[in-house]
Order: sequence, then structure tokens, then C-alpha cells
Amino acid sequence: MSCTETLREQGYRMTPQRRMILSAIHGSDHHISAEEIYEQIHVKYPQVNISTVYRTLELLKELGLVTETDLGGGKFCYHSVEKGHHHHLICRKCGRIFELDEAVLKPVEGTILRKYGFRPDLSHLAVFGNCVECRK
Amino acid sequence: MSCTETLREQGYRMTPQRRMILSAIHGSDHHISAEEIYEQIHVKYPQVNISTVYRTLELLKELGLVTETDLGGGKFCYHSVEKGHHHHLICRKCGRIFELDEAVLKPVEGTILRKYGFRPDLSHLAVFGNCVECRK
DNA sequence: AGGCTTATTGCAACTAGTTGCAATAAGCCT
DNA sequence: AGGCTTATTGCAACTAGTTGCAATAAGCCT
Ligand SMILES: [Mn+2]
Ligand SMILES: [Mn+2]
Ligand SMILES: [Zn+2]
Ligand SMILES: [Zn+2]
Repeated sequence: MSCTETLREQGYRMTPQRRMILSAIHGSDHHISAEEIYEQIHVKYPQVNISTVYRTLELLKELGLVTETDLGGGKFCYHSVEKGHHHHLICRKCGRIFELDEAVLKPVEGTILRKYGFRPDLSHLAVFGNCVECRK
Repeated sequence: MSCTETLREQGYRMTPQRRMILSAIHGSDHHISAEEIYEQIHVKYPQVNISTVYRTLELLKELGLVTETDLGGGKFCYHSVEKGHHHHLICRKCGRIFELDEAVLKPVEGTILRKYGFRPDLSHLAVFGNCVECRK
């Protein structure tokens, strides 16, 4: 199902602003911040307000179309859920970011569900620590 | 080793402000926010600035005396590391917070270290999801 | 195509947290 | 105890993100 269909299905409307925000997210091959999305749109359409960007990201998160992660730089980063399930390992010393396969945390999901009856959302985690290089 | 000793050992100084902030954290049996710490001090000593609270919390984190967690309310929460190692399960629907035993994530720590050479800091995580009640 | 309902937007004012800088005060050394 | 070095503070100005409200516009219904 397309993003537009998902929106419409839940009673939300597709607006030019939302189209531009989605296109910025889908067009970015890395994570993108709210500020970066805003700047990209602002060049062509300066009347678009940054609060619309934040509100739209909030909505896209809720609809499960976009994931939000705190990668430690003081800003949240976003990407399309279509880009696959993975987590991030972030080095506290050098700041480099590595991908962590979803499978590594899968067993824990079951353990938490059985032990606490709690279904954790382990779909896009940021895990801080120290990388190979920085541990030497 | 006491908090004062840890500070001194690293060349930091013990000030009345730091004493008050530490005492607020140690005195609280739950998690406490920066704003709450500030309010508590402000009643008696209105000249103390909130930037000092934020800066001190930053330092105490770095020294490993205090843990910081985003429990989802838009504010960070703090508590003394002395209060034991645990993680939090936070329900996205009802907002209730449950404790998750550290042991549950221990095996993952080893897996990540072996597979990626990355030493993750899994000492105080916030895991979002849905609780028993809200899954019914 | 035009009218109507109501979701969405831009705006302005706000909140949590950060940062540079000059004034202050820990605490070392005599 | 008093002087000196430099870590720390208060202050003011800033950044990322949020929120209430009136104006606007999606898209349904005729
Ligand atoms: Mn990612
Ligand atoms: Mn805790
Ligand atoms: Zn590193
Ligand atoms: Zn719940």
C-alpha cells in the first residue's frame, strides 16, 4: 500500500507539503533530520513552515511509515520503513554508526513477551557503546 | 568511592550547587527530571541557575554516577547508578513503566561484541511497546 | 463545477536543553 | 590565614521541537 493510500485510509489528507516531505525522506539514502527536510523544501517553497514538517513526521511515525531514531547528535533522524529493519550501533568516542542486524535482538523480544507479557517494539533501536577501533 | 571523591579524583570541584543536585537525586526514590531537581533547589536558593543543573547532570553522567533515560515524556529522567542495574519497559498506550531485569539483555551484549567487535552499553535502556493490559 | 465539512496549515508564543563569556569561588601552595 | 590558578557559575542568547488558534484548502457530495 502506498503512503497516500495509508493516509487516506485513516481519514488523513494528502497535501503538497506532505508529498514534499515524503519525497525528501524517500529520496534520501541515509537518515535525514527534520531540519534537512525543511531546508530541502524551503529552497523551492519558502512559505512552508517548519512546524508542518514536525507535525507531518509525527503523523508518519504514528502510521508506521517512517522510523525516528535518536542517533546522539541532539537531533532525531528519520527514514522510510521500507528501507528494511535494522538497528544502529553508535560509538560514543568516534561517533561512527554501524548497522546491527534485526535478528540479533529477535530472541530478546520473545523472552520479554513470555516473562513480562510486554510486547516490545524492537524495530529500530540506537545502541550506544564503543567500536572495535576505539576499544584498542 | 563517594561522589565527592570521584569528582575530586578527576580534577573536578565539589560546590554547594553540585552537593544540592546530588542530594536531590539520591533523595528521590523514583526517577527525577532536571526541572524537578531545579525546582527543589530553587525554593531554598533562588539564585541557582538551571543551566548549572543541566551542566552538572551532564558531568555526573560522564563520570558514571548518574544514568539518564528518555522515558518518553519529552523530558529526560535521572537516577543514581547505585540504585541498581535495570531497564524500563514503557507502554505506548497507557504510559505505564515496568522494570526489566538486566539479565534479559546480557546475552545480547556478548553476541554484539563477538559479531561486531562493538561493546554495547546496555546498562539502562528504555524499551517501548505494549503492556499485558493494553494488548488485550 | 460549486458548496460544505473539517483536516491541515502558517504563525506566534512557548518548552527543554545548550553554549560563550565574564565574574566568582574551590582548594592548592606558601 | 592569604594569594593564586583555574574550574565553575549565572546570565543572556541561542537551538530543536511543540502547541493553540484562526485562516485555508482537501476532497466528498450534490
Ligand atoms: Mn536506521
Ligand atoms: Mn531506571
Ligand atoms: Zn569508535
Ligand atoms: Zn499499557
